Amino acid sequence: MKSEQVLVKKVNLTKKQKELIERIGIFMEQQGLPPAVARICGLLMVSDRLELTFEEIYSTLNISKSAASNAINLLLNSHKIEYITKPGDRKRYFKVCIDQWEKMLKERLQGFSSYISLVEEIHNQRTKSTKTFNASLKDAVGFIKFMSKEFPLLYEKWQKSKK
Amino acid sequence: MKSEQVLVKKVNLTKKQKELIERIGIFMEQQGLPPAVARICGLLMVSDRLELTFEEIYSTLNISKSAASNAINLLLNSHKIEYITKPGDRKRYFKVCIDQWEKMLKERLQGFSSYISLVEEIHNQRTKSTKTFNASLKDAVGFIKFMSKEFPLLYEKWQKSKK
DNA sequence: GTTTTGGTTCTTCTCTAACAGAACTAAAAA
DNA sequence: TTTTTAGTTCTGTTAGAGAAGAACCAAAAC
Repeated sequence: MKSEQVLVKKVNLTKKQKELIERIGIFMEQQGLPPAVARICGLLMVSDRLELTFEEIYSTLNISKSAASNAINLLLNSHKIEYITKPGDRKRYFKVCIDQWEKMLKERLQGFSSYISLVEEIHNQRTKSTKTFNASLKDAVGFIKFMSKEFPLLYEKWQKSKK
Repeated sequence: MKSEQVLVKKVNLTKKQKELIERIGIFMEQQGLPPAVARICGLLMVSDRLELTFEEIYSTLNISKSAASNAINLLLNSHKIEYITKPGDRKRYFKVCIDQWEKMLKERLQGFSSYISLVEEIHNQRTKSTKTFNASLKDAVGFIKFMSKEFPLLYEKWQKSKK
């Protein structure tokens, strides 16, 4: 009476790694990503092997295939992960895009300038009688404009400082 | 047969103002605030009078008293709005904190540096064998550190440029 | 052809954020 | 004292996000 052998290819993780995955997960959830998505990113960031298969991902994280599939596609679409293939192997090997963090950071800085037109419009539409308030709004616009002009320069400066 | 007179003190708003409130609302929702909260902020930003009462707020926006109450308290706690009172008047007059936008923007820039310790920890915990990836992580840490050093300087620079 | 693999898609379920409405309250007005 | 005002708190309700599980599918292996 052989018991059914269910072999799941989980990735071996230390306690520390598991803990770190959770912390990355929480962090990324705060950036607006769903839990499963966040933890997949975490796993791909901390695991010793950088390229993991679909099965390794969902079985290691104990999430369903469907959850994994949707999450992975979301991450692929937003270019946070990518995959490679190997000759004579049907599987895809998923890994985080190497510049993911840098991209996230840059995005965050730029998303910033989306404020401009809105605040500007509020300023233009306002009654002229609220001088102080309007001045403060105008100031905000100035600040954003200043920043979005300086960021690229700062980025360049950093690039140079690396060399 | 007099019909019950329900007088609601709505704030008069132009079509343009209403439209702008919605746009501000959507924008702030994307920053993670609930719809009602976002639209209250919007209203207080665009209305000709900067200081509105509780009743004016909930009746103008067609939201319930409870929704308004909770939203207003949330905004008060996060110092996005404040209120003034007038002698011989029990009402509170709510208004956006004049530096709200600047604060939001600064917060956003700073929230940024919370990345450091996490990415650093990921880097430290990683196996040493994945050289390229680890180098890229280290690079990210460098970028964040660089940025959080430069921001205050940039802010100062802006302050000066205003004078 | 049949089976297995590597996923995808569909349906269902659950949980909670967000709000409404009504009951409540404390202070002020009458 | 009673009533009104300016909110607050409590109790549902509802819609949607997120995930599970099963059915499904296409390509490859057998």
